[in-house]
Amino acid sequence: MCSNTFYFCSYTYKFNLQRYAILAANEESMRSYTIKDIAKLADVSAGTVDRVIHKRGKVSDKALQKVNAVLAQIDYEPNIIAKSLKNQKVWVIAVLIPDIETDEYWMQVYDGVREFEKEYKGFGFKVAVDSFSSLDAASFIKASAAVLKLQPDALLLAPLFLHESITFANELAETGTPVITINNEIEEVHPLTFIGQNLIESGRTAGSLIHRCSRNLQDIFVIHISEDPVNASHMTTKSQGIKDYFKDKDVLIHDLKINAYHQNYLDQVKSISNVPDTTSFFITTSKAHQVAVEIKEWSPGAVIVGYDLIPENVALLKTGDIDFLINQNPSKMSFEGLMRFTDKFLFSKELAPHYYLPIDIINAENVRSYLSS
Amino acid sequence: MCSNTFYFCSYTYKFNLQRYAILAANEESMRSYTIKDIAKLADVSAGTVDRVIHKRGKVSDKALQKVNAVLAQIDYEPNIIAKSLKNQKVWVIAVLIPDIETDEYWMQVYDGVREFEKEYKGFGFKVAVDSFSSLDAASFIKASAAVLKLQPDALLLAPLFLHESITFANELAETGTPVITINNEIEEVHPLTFIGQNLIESGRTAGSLIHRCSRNLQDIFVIHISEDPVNASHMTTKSQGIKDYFKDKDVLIHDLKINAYHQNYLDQVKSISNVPDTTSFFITTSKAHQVAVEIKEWSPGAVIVGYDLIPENVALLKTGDIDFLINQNPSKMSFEGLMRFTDKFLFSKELAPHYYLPIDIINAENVRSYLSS
DNA sequence: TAGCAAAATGTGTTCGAACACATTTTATTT
DNA sequence: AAATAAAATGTGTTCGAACACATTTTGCTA
Repeated sequence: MCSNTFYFCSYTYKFNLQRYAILAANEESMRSYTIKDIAKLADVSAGTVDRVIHKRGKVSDKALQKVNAVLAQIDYEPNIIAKSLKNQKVWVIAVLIPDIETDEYWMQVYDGVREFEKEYKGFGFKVAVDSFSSLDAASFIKASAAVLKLQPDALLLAPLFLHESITFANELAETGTPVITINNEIEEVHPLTFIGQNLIESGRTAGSLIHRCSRNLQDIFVIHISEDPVNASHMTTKSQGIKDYFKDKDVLIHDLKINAYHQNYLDQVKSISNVPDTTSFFITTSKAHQVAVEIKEWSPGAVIVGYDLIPENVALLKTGDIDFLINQNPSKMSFEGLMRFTDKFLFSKELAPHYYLPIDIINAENVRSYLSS
Repeated sequence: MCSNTFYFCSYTYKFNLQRYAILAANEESMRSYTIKDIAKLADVSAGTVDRVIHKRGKVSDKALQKVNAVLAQIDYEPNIIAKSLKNQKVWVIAVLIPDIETDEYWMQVYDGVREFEKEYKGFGFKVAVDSFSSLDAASFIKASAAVLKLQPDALLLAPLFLHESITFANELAETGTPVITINNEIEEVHPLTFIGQNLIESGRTAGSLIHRCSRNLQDIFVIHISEDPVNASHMTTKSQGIKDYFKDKDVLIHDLKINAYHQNYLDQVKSISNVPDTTSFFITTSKAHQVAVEIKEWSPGAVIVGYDLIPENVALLKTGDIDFLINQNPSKMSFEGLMRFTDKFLFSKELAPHYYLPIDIINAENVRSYLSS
């Protein structure tokens, strides 16, 4: 029936006489080995095979060898479907991220959480989301206490507040709760793994875009528009990246911290309004839309690079007020973070120390291709 | 146990007294409704509920109404896990793509196929891959005959050869075999859906990069390096895209078709070697590495934009000989294509006419972030 | 109203893994 | 060799959906 010009990918299909003997009758011969198959091949009962596989003892040397001999020959992988159906184990995963109601960026992170839950609910994953204000460390402490009270099986954490996150991580370590961090890579939290961009590379990428697209580039302003400049580790790392990129080049780089919620934040921007047209701008947060139009009025030749595909930024990308946006893949960040828990709990896989996400370069021409998917 | 500061995402958790009555005893109350739950609520047997859900008739009006009343109130979604375990239906999906042994780009496509099979094997999806030479329409015809003989449940097709693909599509339509196309969007094939880049947008993106990064741009050469320029629909569409981008701008665009397997293909490139430094280059295939170094020798200020993250191109991106690559996401293309079959077969979802993939802009700084994932 | 077919409804089995529990085999002691 | 404990092995049930098959109920006719 099957033309032999076809590659059947599945590696369990290495030809094997014993397997053939058992499954030959079935033309479709698609099934994997089951515990019963192995039991028949080893001439023992399913229970014995099960005990060997799970190392639960109570097996004689003779039976152990018979089963191991079979296992060595075939490529047994337990059927996750059946496993999940039987187990009915519920893994409660807490997710702690900022401001899902007000901040568009974190809403996109939340989208990834929802997508995950929809897809993996059937496998026993329950997600409990709590949020805190990125303006207010106290709200983070309160929320983290709630997480400790919930006693989840695991936690996906956006460690925005440096010190508070480290304290929290220590408390979680005591209860043995595994943590995966997203967005901010903080070593002292010692997560199972980190999911997010390599922010040095991200800053370097911004630098390369400014470098290639600016005419007569002399100065770059790195603008940190944020609520809380104290805990802004991810902004300073981006700044480090762009400085790294330009370190052998004849360009001056200036850092400027602006509090986005001050009434007069535009005044702070205006203080640099007398800059010449040989200056470009790198805004390290998703707030580029708050200053891009003004900057382009003062220096039309400036290149402006910002972060994140939030609607306000996308609109200014299309009008040409923002030249490039770097997409941090917020929904992928949370989704992949949660996926690592399935790797751990469902497949007992080892996790890499970090999974760096792609640094997507977005301009007016390719932005649509990122919004639809 | 659960702090009410948490959002439980799952929409089946809307509070519901009847559900509560059944599941209250279970503190974890995570389970979804089962057919037995519904049977109990509607005061009928599981078999009757099953007949109502699957519209298999043999149900009295009274019972139908009782069950429907319950179904209207709760949010029943069958457990895919149990469904998959029971069904044991095997879906054989044929995959027909070019040259998986020799062409790096198509090998990456094949990676996506392998990843899919690994992940969805448990759900009954079996993948049979056949390949053809992109140089040789006859090999495509031969391979397509093999697919027809295999009689798969579905086909993932890269329709490189225009006419042959249309003929093939008609034959498949007769046997009722659903087709999803990737890479080349050919309307006449009438696939269930198409997965790949919107090539007009892709060409426009290349244009925008050249436009922003070139000094004193006057001419652009669009170079089609390929084996078979006759069936090169995807190249001409990219060319159309870049022309579209520059249509109101004062730039001349020249098309140049080169046969990559001719001994003297470099001579063809040399015929344009007297171009001034005000010229940039857009290579519409993955063969940018075959000409980039030469071009940069002749005109160091040229901007070169190519396609695909194959090792040869990546190396030249790092040396600066290629300025930008556009990543077509080959592995995602095949994976997502096959995923649409799971949507169809497992979840009976409706498919959109096309799923356009992101147009990734890659340069020397962000390329690493794409290679590791 | 008995008789009987047709319609409606309920029950039991299957898928593969996991584990409790029952049964058999082996080893040890009297 | 019989008694008994201990170890080894096998069997049966569960998870939820699906469907074959068994059983019950209904409607109709003689």
